[in-house]
Amino acid sequence: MRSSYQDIKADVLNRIRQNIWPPGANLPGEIELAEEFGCARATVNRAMRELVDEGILERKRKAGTRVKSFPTRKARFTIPLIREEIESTGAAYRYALVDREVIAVPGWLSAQVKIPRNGQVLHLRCMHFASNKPYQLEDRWINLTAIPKAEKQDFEVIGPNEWLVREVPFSEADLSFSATSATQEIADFLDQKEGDAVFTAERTTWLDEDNITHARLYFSQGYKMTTKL
Amino acid sequence: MRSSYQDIKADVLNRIRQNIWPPGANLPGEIELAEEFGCARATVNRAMRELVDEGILERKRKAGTRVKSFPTRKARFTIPLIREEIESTGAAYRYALVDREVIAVPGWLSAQVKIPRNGQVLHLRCMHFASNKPYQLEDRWINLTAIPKAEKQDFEVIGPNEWLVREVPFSEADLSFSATSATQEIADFLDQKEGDAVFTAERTTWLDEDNITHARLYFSQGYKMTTKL
DNA sequence: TGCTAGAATAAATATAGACATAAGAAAAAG
DNA sequence: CTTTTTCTTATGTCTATATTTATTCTAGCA
Repeated sequence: MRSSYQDIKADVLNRIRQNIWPPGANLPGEIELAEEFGCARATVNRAMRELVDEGILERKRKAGTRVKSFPTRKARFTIPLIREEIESTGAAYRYALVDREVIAVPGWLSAQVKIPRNGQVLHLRCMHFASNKPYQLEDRWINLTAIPKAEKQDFEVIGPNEWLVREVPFSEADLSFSATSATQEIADFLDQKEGDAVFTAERTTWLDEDNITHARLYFSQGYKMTTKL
Repeated sequence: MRSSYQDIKADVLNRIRQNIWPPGANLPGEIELAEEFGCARATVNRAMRELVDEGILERKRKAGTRVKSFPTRKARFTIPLIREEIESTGAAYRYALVDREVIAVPGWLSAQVKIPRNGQVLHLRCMHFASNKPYQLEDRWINLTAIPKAEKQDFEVIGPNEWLVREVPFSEADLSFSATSATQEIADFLDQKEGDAVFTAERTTWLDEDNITHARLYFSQGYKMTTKL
């Protein structure tokens, strides 16, 4: 019958959909399934591992494999470069630096992230436009203790996000999304009214133990982050 | 040296961080790496596949493996059951059905999703509370043509999300997140003011070709969706 | 009864070898 | 010189087998 791991995945999913294996059900062991599908155990194993990864199954050694009773699936978002995100819609991308300053770490930032108390940060504000309409306001702090070479960049032509992604590798990042009310200032930048709902992303990036950068991204009205799962 | 696939992943990541393999660089073939790490090709292969999955590497047959020049990493969100999400914070979860009606498919909905024009839908509005404070307003439509048994459920005790997740398997779902302004009605439910920024999730769920359900979830002020990557 | 040490088991990982497949590179044909 | 065909190569997948590890189960002991 020669089943590939993809066939097996599809087959298992079908059986779950048809309630042959209802939520919570224990499914046969790998050896048994391998015999049924006429393939090696490793092939079954790969199929199962991927289904675990997708949040469909649970596995425990000795206990076996079961269908998750509450299948909390996992959504994946690709965090794209803004330029690519905009250009993929067919719109023209334009970048502009609003202001740039080197300052001592503000208190709220040093509290939130591990930057030496007397360290310096590069604070940037930038606008990203799609076909000349405001798309995103980027409010970014770069830790100059960790990335001293950032001070030499003027960021007039290339945005900090793009520069960082290309120049500075990172190990971890925290991301959060929320809805905030536009302050007068933010509203001005985004061409909206004060108090308007703004989709806001916050991102902190680390290289091992060092905080590299922190950014707040304010998206203009109508922005939707979408995915499939 | 006996390396596991996890060691190899870590090692490759380190070399990328140390700019031994800068963005865009071609890395050695699997056989070569297997020799270097003193392991089988399959082990290297698994490490590499996972790094591709995480958005660090790109691979092409014949062309080989390279470090992505713009490493757009992939964030993963686990979409939890609200009850679990709330209980995990230590708060008490409470559910309440606000209203329930069986109606003909509204125009905007039938346009958006594939439901027969004269089909019926079950429209529900529910509240989810965390320690008696409003947490989420759920505005849900269930396609009764696809899921007739939903009509027999009263949804007084168990929420539609929880019921659907347990009773109805699905194949695909579209998800989107945005920031919207609270209407007077939504504000009342969430104990906020009209015009406040509301984090909104919209979800459409499919089983093969049939639309099963569509939901809009309005989160109360201060909600943040977070993840690591 | 309750606890613990050990046996049993299923998944997790690793290996060497094989064939399949996509796509770049080189050779042949026009 | 361009197009087409063939060759080559690196990854993709699969197999059969072995070892390791986390857990459950059980039997023996206090």
